[in-house]
Amino acid sequence: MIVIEPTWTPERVDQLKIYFEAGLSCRDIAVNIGVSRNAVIGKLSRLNLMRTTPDERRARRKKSSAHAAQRATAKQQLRLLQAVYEEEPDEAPVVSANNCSLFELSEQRCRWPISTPGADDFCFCGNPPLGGMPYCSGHYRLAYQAGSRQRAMRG
DNA sequence: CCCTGATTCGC
DNA sequence: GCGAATCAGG
Repeated sequence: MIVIEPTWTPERVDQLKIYFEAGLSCRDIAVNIGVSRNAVIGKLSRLNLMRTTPDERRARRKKSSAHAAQRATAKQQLRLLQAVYEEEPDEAPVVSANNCSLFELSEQRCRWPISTPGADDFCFCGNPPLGGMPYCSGHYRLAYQAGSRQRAMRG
């Protein structure tokens, strides 16, 4: 009984190539073979079987991470907010007691508009934003992607 | 917010 | 060589 799995066996590599040539995504290949997606990608990359041309992948990181001076990109801020939101058990504080007017807005005020512009009670959220974002954690996902994902999951 | 692809890096 | 971590783009 072969209890051990010596990582990439010739059989697995064969299936890897078959699925790859079949046009399956790396995730599909990974689940079919029974390994992680990165394992498939890593193997493909190692075997020089990438679908993309070297010219395309050049667009990725060209410099090594020696600098490590990762500038605060929107992507990282997004991840930060995702992590923060993961630890947020309660509902988003969409309502706040410290609403402010247009003139009271600052870098430390969530710029989410309350009510409709022009209304007598029009004001802004005023909650403390996160990660240098103009919105607070609650209004962030409302402004960015308020559950706008209806992707048809394939089994 | 979730998914996929591609690179980097420690083991 | 392997693959998790990570980054970049959609």
